Parts: sequence; C-alpha cells; structure tokens
Amino acid sequence: MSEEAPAPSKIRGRPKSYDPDRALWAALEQFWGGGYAATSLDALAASTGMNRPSLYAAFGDKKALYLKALARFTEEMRAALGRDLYAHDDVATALTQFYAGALDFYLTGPDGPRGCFAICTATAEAANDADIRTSLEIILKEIDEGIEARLKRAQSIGQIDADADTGALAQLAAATLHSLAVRSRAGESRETLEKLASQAVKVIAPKRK
Amino acid sequence: MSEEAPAPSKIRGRPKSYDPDRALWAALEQFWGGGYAATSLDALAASTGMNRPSLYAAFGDKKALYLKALARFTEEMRAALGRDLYAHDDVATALTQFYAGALDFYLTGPDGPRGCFAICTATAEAANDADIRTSLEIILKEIDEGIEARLKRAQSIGQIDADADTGALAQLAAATLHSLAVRSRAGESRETLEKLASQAVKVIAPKRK
DNA sequence: ATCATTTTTTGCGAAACAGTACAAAATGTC
DNA sequence: GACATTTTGTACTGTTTCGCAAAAAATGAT
Repeated sequence: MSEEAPAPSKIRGRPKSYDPDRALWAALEQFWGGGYAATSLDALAASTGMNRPSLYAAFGDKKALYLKALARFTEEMRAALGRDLYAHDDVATALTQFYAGALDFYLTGPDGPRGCFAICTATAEAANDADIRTSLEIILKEIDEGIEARLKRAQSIGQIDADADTGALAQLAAATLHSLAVRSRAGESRETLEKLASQAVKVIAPKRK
Repeated sequence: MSEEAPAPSKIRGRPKSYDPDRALWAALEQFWGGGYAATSLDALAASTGMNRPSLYAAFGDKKALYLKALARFTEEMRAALGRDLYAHDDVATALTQFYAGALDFYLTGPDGPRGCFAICTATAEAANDADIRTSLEIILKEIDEGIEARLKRAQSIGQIDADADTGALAQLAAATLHSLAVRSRAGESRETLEKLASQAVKVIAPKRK
C-alpha cells in the first residue's frame, strides 16, 4: 500500500496557476450567460484565465466541462434546498425565503438577469444529448424531492393537512420555481416574480387556524 | 394608382420550388430539436429542401429565420389557447384538455420528446439577445393573458370563486405549463406529467358544490 | 547542479460555419 | 423566338471553431 498524499506541498511539477473550483465556477457563469452551444472555448479560456490546453487537461473537452459545471450547479441547488427551506420553522415562510434566494440568483448575473443555469441552458441541448438530458433530469428530481421532504416535515407537525398529497404539492412548488427560472431570463421584474411566488406559497402552504 | 395583383398566376420569374409556410415550419422543427445556436444553416437547408441562398432570399439571415419561426410558433400557441381552452364549458375540463394538447406537442417530436419550442430553445439565447428575449417575453405574456381570460369567463358564470385572483391563478396555470415544457424535454413520462397537470387543475379550478 | 514531472505557452491544422457572388434554369411577356 | 424577371444551383471567401502537438517554464527530487 502506498502512502496517501498527506502534506499539501509534495506535488512534483509546475504548480497550477489557477484554482480549479474558481475556474469551474467561472466557466459555469460563462455557459450560464451564453448557453452551451454559443459559448466558445476561447470565451471559456478568457473567463477562467486559463488557456485552452489547460482547460482540456483540467476538465476534458467542452462537453465534459459543461457537465461538470452542471454538477457543480446541482450541488449549489442542493445546498440552497437544505439551507433556505429550513431557515424558518413555518413552512410558508421557509418556501418564501427559498424563492427569494432563487430570485437573487436568477436576477443578478454579471450581465443582468439570467434565470436558472440548468433550466435555461441545458434544456436547449437536452433533446439531442442524452448525457445533458440525464443531468437535467437529475436536477429536476432533486428539486422535487428536496421540496417534498420539507413539505412532509411540515405535514408531520400539522402545518399541512394530513391528507394532502405532498408529492403533488411539491411538484407545484417546483413548477413555480421553473416558471421563475424562465420568466426571470425573459426579463420580468422582481416585483412581478415575487408576487407570483407569494401567490404560489398561499396555495401550497395555506395558513391554518 | 396601380392595380393590385388580382390573379394568382401573374408572377414573372421562375416559380418557387417550395411552399414558404411549409419551409418555415420545417426550419422551426429543426431549431426545435437542436436549439438556435447548434442548428447550422446546412441543416436548415436540408430540412427545408432549400439551399442557403434561397433561405436568405426568403427569410433573411439565421436569426431572422429563427425569429420568424418563433412568431409562427406563437401563432400556433395562440390558436391552441383559443381552441382547447374553450372546447368545454367546464373550466377544469377545458384546462385539462389544454394541457393534454400541449403534451401531445411536447412529447411527440420527430426524434422523441422535445418540450416547448419557445421555452426550451429561446431561453438559452435570451440573456444575450434582446430580440429573442422580447419574443420570449411576448409569448409568455400571451400564455398568461390567454389563460386569465378563460378563468375570468369561468368566474363570471360562477365556476370560480368571485373573490379569487384570476391573474394569480393564471400565472400558476402558466407555471404548470412551463414546468411541463421543461420536464417533457428532460424525458419525464407522459403518465407523470398528466398527473402533475391534473393536480394543478384541482388547485386552480377546484370543483364547487 | 542536473534530472524528472507537471503546467503553461505558442502555434498549428483540419473542419465547420455564415454569408455572398455569379452563372444556369425556369417561367411570363412581348 | 428573343427578352425580362425571378429562383435555383454551384462555388467561393473569410472567419470561427475545436482539439492537439511540441516547446518553454516552473517546481520538487537527487
């Protein structure tokens, strides 16, 4: 059995001049703004500060890089589901906060509003590319399940009717998110979108006496 | 004042070897499957049966052609809103039928399911292209307004509570459509999607005694 | 100081791409 | 039948694209 690499400074060759995670996030933002197909490797190299051969060495070809960006985004989405949905005991407040956090992401890109990275860029490629389609499927499922888990918890403490179908409610809540994702990229105002979200929350988790 | 062209067969030069509307629809389908950026003019020429110079003469450059396809799709969407939403007196039945019709479109493309043309392909370009963004905004608005008009009619004959916010309900119904558009392209089954739609209908237009 | 290893840099090449110029073909008009 | 007009077909240009090869640079090991 060989030794695991314990010390941080035992790597042999020339040190990387970039931080892999920062570079991945920079690539993600580039894809986010322009979409997969319209984003060139030159643009990716410019925004990451790397040159093309380094990109290849680090992430593989363009599609592999995009898939890694999608996976990275999925992590972030999962983190938001685990964080914002549990930031308040009241499920309605928590859902509202979750939507507000999503809108922060969707509306404030480097070049204006940009919607959801996965929904607004992966959909275009999903019909012709099975790998991207699968990644999209996974993230959609993760949203559904993340929301449903939160609704079930609310149901278990009586905040939601015992006979309510949490799966169906979760899909409705997810549908609201999908709509926010698309509408924000189409340029709708934050005011409009927050109103939409709050109306959806009223329906999904109505106040009970 | 010169004469308007009355007879159909007074055009001078070589006759077109294609039907403009069929060609536009063929281009639309090509864009629909592959997205805007990833669809080449060669592919468009092949699917329309035209060659590139004829494409330019008929529709302008690639973007102009795409915008015309979006406009054509918007017409179709408007027609569906006016048709399916009014095919039944009961608003819940009508909405269900509308969703079923949408799913027919979304799930049965030439190469498998493909979602909504506007939502799944225009979103990718919307962040960087103001013209496409505007077209997307228009079609989203048209959906909202088309559904709201139908809900208002239902409200006027007592099928929906008089104090219900039809605008908010319409946005929820539209959100459901957006979600179907995305999910179908991600590969979800018709069964799953129809269930989602029916649950949404229950919430938007509940049966009243 | 020399060598091994890893990354960066430069530059190449082959393919795909959008858009257009020009000649050939097909029609109506005279 | 000759001419005007419009569309089609072919071929071209310049650009952009992806991916890679080979050399140069920066580090650790010996």
